Amino acid sequence: MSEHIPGHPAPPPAEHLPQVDHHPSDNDLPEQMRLRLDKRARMLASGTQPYPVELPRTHSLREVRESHPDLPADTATGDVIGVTGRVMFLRNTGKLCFATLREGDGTELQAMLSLNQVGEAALADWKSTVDLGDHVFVHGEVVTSRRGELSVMADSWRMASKAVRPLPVAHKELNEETRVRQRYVDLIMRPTAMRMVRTRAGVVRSLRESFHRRDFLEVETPMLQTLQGGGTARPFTTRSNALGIDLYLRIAPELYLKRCVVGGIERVFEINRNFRNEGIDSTHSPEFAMLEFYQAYATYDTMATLTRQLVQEAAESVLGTQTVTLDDGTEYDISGEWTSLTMYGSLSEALGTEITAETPAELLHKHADSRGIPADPALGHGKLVEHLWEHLIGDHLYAPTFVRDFPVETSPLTREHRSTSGLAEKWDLYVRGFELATGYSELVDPVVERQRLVAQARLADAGDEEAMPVDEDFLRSLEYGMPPSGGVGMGIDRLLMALTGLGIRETILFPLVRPE
RNA sequence: GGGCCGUUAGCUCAAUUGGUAGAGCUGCGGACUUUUAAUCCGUAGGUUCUGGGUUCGAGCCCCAGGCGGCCCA
Repeated sequence: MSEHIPGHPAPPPAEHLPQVDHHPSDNDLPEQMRLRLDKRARMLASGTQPYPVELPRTHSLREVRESHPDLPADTATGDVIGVTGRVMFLRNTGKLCFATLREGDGTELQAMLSLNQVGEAALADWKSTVDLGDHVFVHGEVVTSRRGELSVMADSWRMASKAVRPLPVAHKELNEETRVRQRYVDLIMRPTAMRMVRTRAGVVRSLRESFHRRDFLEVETPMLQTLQGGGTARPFTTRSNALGIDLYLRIAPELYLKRCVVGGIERVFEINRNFRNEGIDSTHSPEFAMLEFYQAYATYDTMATLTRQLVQEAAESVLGTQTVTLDDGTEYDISGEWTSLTMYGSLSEALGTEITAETPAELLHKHADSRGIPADPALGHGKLVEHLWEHLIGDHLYAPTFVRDFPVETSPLTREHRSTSGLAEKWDLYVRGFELATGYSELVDPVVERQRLVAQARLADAGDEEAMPVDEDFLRSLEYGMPPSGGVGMGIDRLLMALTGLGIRETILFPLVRPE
């Protein structure tokens, strides 16, 4: 990777790089690191490589395990192999040493070093140089110990990579901050962390396969945008030196994916990162992976069914079942049809009185007061209805539930309901008290869309940092005619949360944290 | 943005009213040829997050700040 990439400045020549000794052998370092650094130095001084470029590995630990199932105790197989792994446990005795080696997928294999097999010098070297956390290579015969543990009985060993920093203690949970800031340690120490990486990869792969089976095309649309659009959120800003203009990191790909539909990509999806310059908590990350998909000649009903199938297929793919078992042990079933309710209907029921799109905001504020729900007095009808609904119903929805038909005024890119004025053909999918996805019958009338965007732009001019400006190019695309379409956005991180019961910072390998 | 809680050894945590900063694991030295959180004997390891203040004396009290968590907006 040292090649010069065209169009980018060349790195400075190596001889001009400052020579920095990151590990001066002074007393600033903890004793355990000094000892390990000393071992590394001693190896180099004696002509032994602490970081060899290549090792004669013949099998993965998994392969050894799989090819030697169910051996009785105290068996010698005659199979001679070379394996590598990180030392996770050490049990050194006088003339027989045991080590547990582990490789990346979590497979472990025991290494045994006995005086009469490996010899006095190699055994002494092992005891004086190998620490917990080191990667080692062990060559020898596949055997089982007297206790029946599958092992490699060493006839020789080599250091594969000397760890100069000690691992945390294996038997106590690392605190959450360290787990997030040093995810590499978390991955080494905590199987749940590694499992999440695999689950996440499996979910994303399942989504792609589900789409490909249904003839959707995957596209990648701009993450650097000249206009903020596609949702209501505060964006991050950056700057292009070449163009001399400010740019936004996208808050949503929506307006570009609709351009795709206009252009004739009638089934289109994108899985990529969105950025929102907002609060950070257990369900919000400033950068998060988003799935959006659009289908021509589909409605929000079509899209609800497809969304349900995507989630069910993902669960089936990574869990092997549609009964989800969360991290805390609770189970819930996501198979079959999902509950569907309407926003106004369920809110009316919760308040014990009929709420419609015509209910004045003042009356809604009175309901909020009487229920002890704090509400900004400036909230209008639409935002207030959603606010009340979230507190009274949304927060408590556990099993997957579609809530349908939102106030039209808070859904500027959504088609008005076909039969009830004041409502929009929009649903939110709630799972475990949070919003997992949102779906629409998309607004495709360029004249109405312009009216909505102009209204948004007035809000933006008035200081609403979440409101979007008029995107003339987007409107121009609609003027060429967009087929009636359904669209959905679903948070990938939240899908992982729903399928595992873990917090968003557990689902993201390297979540944004304040610098140390 | 506001409130509350936390921050002590490599890791996880104690420390009574303000009175010599401790434990387990890890580490180091030793014993042990069947261990697997090995065991046994011995032992080391600290800028108590940072900076001020009060006090004869501060991990503890006061002020300001950093970082983190939870709740609220």
